[in-house]
Amino acid sequence: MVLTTVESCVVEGHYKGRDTESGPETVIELWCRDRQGHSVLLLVTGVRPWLEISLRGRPSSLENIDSLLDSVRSLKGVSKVCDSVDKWSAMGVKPHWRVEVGQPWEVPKLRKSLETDWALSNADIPFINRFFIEYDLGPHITAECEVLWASDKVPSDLVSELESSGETCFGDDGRVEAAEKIRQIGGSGLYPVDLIATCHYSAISKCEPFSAPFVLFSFDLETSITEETILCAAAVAQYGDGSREIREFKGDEEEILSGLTRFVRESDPDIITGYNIDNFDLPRLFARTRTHARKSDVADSAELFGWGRVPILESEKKGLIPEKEQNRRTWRVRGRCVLDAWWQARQTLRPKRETLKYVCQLLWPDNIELHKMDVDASKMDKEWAKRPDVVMKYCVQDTILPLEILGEISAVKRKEALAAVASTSLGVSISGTTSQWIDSLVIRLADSENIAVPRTNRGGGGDQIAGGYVHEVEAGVYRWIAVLDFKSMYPSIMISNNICYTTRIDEKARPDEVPKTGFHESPLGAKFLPAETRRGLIPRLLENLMQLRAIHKEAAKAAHKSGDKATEHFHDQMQYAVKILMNSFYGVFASKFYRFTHEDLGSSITAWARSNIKSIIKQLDEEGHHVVYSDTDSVFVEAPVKDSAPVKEPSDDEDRTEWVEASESLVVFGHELAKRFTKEGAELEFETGLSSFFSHGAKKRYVGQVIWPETKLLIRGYEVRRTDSFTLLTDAMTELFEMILDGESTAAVNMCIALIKRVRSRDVRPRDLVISKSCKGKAQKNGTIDFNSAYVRPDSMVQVRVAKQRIAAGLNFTPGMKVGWLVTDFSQSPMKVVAWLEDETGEVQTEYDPEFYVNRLAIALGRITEAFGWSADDLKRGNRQSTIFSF
DNA sequence: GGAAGACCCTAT
DNA sequence: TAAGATAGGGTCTTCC
Repeated sequence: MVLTTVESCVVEGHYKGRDTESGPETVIELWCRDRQGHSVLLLVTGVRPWLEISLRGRPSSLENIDSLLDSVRSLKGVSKVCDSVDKWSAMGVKPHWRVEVGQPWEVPKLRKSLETDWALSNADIPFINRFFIEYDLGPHITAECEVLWASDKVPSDLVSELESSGETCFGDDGRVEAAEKIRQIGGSGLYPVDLIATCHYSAISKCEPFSAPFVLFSFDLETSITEETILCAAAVAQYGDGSREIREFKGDEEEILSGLTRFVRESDPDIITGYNIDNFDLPRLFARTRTHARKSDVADSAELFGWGRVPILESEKKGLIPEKEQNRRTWRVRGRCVLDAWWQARQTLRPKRETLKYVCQLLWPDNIELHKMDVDASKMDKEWAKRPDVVMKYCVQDTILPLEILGEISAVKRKEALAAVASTSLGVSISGTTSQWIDSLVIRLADSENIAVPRTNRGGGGDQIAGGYVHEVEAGVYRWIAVLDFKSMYPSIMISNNICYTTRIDEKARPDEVPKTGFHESPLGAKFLPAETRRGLIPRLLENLMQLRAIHKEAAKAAHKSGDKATEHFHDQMQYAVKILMNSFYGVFASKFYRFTHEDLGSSITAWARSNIKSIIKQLDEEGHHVVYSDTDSVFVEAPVKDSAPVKEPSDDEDRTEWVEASESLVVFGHELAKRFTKEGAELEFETGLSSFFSHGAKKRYVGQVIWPETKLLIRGYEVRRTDSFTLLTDAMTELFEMILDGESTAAVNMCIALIKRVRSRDVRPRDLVISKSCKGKAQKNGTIDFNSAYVRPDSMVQVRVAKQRIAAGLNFTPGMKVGWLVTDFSQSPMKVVAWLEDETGEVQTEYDPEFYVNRLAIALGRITEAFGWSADDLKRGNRQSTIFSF
């Protein structure tokens, strides 16, 4: 037996159950990437599935309990009932019995038969998640394990140790024997990894987070328009050291499929990527595999699409072939993660359009090579027949770009940091939900304090809770505004008022827990225990996270000082992940379904928030400081600055005295307010200083000239921010704002009028008029898209009509993607539009209806110029309507 | 011409 | 079923 220590990051976990002479056993498979870059499969033994039962209702007599427990013991799937432990529940403290279950998949059925007589807790946590929680593991682990098989890629010292030990579990010669040994432990055979090892759960522990050298695999298919077939494919593997290996696949379809599959198994990636692979390439590979493979033959499907990180064996059919779980967005490849570059780019960059080309131009505007259009995607069959080399080149480029995108936005590192902070596998941070991340932390703490973990709330229903307060804003320009902001407002409220599922005072359910004094009472009357009586789980977690964030921020700062870029980046990712996680707490606890939720939690948090901000506004108003605007946790306050202060920042050769004085007094005022209104548990920060602020009088829409702590234009809500606006409008509006804030309103109006004139005479680029919106739909089995399930009247929706045009033109459409168009006839209702395909086909498009764009521009810009007396109609006309009395 | 409703996207 | 929340502005179609 050869032992080794493995320090690695867990990519994904799964389990295998089987019956042995001594009863049911479940072994956990952890697919990991170790520090040195080897892929490791760790078989963890000794973990048992279980759930918990207690008597229903408030604590009651335990008469007859033995016979009741006996009947539990006799239920199918129950392997053991443990001694009771007293745990806190929503009904008070009472004994809870842990019921061990034969196999994880038997839990749902058992739940059903138990729930009529018992209260269930800890009963719906996926087995692998439970494992991470119970043994306090995170993505980065150290394991003392026994080597079961090692490929020739493992380090030479381990190899020589294996050889000298007389073990034959090494390289090709050891395969048969190793496979047998692996099966004895409960694994499935020779997994396609560098190292296979095993250990008892007690030999694994969390280790310091590090940046794992993951292997990425990006691929792209070029498919026929007329048929369902794949014409060619390309893939690139990116190894931990950054090196890349590119392969091209052509020939008949089966060759392409098996070639790709061989490359996956050889390069052994942790992460599968590509552009829109979740919606397009993976489903297509799945469908084509079905066409070619004999259904009964696992070897057939495995050869074509056996991307799962498991041995090619009859018994592994489910794990070998990727599958899309029903109602889930993403595909699952056993032992690997699917990270779609499209989805990541969309979330991070919020591009106006979502084609790969558009996103690349956004990221690398100077790379001319990327702007070229080589292949008309709508005529792929012809292109492939005529110029296969060009198509292949295009295909290869489309496999490299997703890797570049992921790198540019640090997608993988961010996911790894989130996993580290939430203590989940990489897979859960990539494909999991926010409630899973929160679960990972909350359940861990609940376990350690003997708090029974309730089940997910089903049913939902009930009224919506009230949210944040938004102050009315009056149209106009305001000068010298201090913007103050509560720091992490909702988390702070949760901490300072000890808000938690476990601290809510419920006079009916737990009368013994009602203190006479000292509790926190929300403006709505909900009560929470003081921290001295019981510190809530949520407040404690949030406090820990705040501290953790401070630590990483500090470390990033130190690394920056010493010039250590990599370390700085690492800590920056970590602090950002903490921020993301903290911000998800409120949403999860205000949701209707979450397990540790009660309506009073969410509504009390927002009630406290409204009360805090309103009292500040009131006080400022009473002091004569005008609050111009406020949204949830912010106040925009007019600073007492001399009226003579200049409107626009003077240039260097002008007299800057008054400007500097005004700016300084603004900053002093901001800091003073922050200090004065900050109290224990509610820190008000002076966030920005504005020399001018403008709104046309609508909430959540404003613009400000920031002068402190840096100079920049701040725009919120307006079309400029929206991805469903068109470039010509967003550019014009930005310019308009700059002019207005500089006090040049007359010139601003003239600019608008001139632009509208140009549009009317068609003197603008059609490209700048493209509007795009996302379009829903449901992909059906036969490959068509059903729009009826997504929309009440699909054909009334512009985006649906455009999506249909795309499909008819032979271009790809997947539900959820943005589609672009030009309006060609605005005189009809519904309006006539034509899909914008130029980026994909290279065919120049010029047709549009100027009247539509004139109107949209006039309305949007007019809303703003209205504040200066110019309506939309005035802008269109080019002069102000004079009344009959004016001369 | 204007109200109602569906829908998209954003602010926090 | 699977699931962070609410507040809010604005566009377009339909219907009277």
